[in-house]
Amino acid sequence: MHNVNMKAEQLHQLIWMSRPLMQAAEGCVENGLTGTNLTVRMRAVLEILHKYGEQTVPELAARLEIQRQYVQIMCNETLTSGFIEQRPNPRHKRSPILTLTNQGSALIEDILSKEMQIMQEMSEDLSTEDIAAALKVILFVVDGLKKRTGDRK
Amino acid sequence: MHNVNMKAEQLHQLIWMSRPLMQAAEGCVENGLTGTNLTVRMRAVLEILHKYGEQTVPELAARLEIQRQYVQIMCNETLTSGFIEQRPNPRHKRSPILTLTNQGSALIEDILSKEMQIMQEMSEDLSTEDIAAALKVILFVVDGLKKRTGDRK
DNA sequence: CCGATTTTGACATTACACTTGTCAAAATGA
DNA sequence: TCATTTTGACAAGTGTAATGTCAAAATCGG
Repeated sequence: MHNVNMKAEQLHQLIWMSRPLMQAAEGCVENGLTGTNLTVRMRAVLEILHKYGEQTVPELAARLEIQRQYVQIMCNETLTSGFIEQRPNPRHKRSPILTLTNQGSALIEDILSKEMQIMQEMSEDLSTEDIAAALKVILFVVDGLKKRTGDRK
Repeated sequence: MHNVNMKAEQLHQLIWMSRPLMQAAEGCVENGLTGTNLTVRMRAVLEILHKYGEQTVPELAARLEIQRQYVQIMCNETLTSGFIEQRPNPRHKRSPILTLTNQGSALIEDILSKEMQIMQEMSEDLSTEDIAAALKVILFVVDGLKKRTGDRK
């Protein structure tokens, strides 16, 4: 009984830490972005291109779960900056494939390696089991909350 | 060696789940707010007043970590709705103390109990240890990220 | 007690990160 | 082939704030 309430309350507390977590994360990432004229969102585009390979704007939008129109704007800016470039799309004449340029590739790798260094520093004080458990809980909770939101609709 | 990288990568993944987590959380909370003409942020004001007791706008702003000017606007709206009311502040003539009205008190208690029900449902599939570990990791990470952001400044 | 500094509410302006809507060209599917 | 869908471009709007300023009031150092 008590146990049930404690679990629920801890979960509640955990969930309401998501905003501070996000703000802290974005603040920290932004820090590592000074001098690159990238925004956190543009960094995310580069990361996805780096992780999943070249793709079109609509594909990127689906992965980022934001409207394609806005991703388009972000990508156009990133194109101007020279971190990504367009390649003709054999499957769709109007929708070019976006690829990292050498410059963009080097930049995102540099950014990610610096971020990973911070992750390693922090993970020194945490056990493998705790980190794994935390990730598991968060994935489960995101899923559960999404399901329960869809309900009403 | 490998272990170190795995921990870091899991931590990285966990941190980047913070935005989906927050969106899912706010979406779900918003769901429970339909018909109350409360926003998620106004709900947070009521929750703090419920949890920590009556206080002034600047105190609330500090706890919410957003600018007092905006909290002021939120509170004025909430005042209009009748969920909170002003009480003269003996310590400061210009800064009244905000208290929950009976209506506001009943509302936030109702909202919280419904939210807790969802938490209990979800926590059934998670162990006490995992939840505790997750909360611990998140608190630690938020703290660590904040420290590392302050660094540069 | 007094003058300087700080706090506070009110108001105005601006910024950012999106969403929503529309259009026409192009692609796709029946 | 013709209706529907996808896509980039462009325009406008929205929510959630930050930032700046002012005057009244409060606090603090001497």
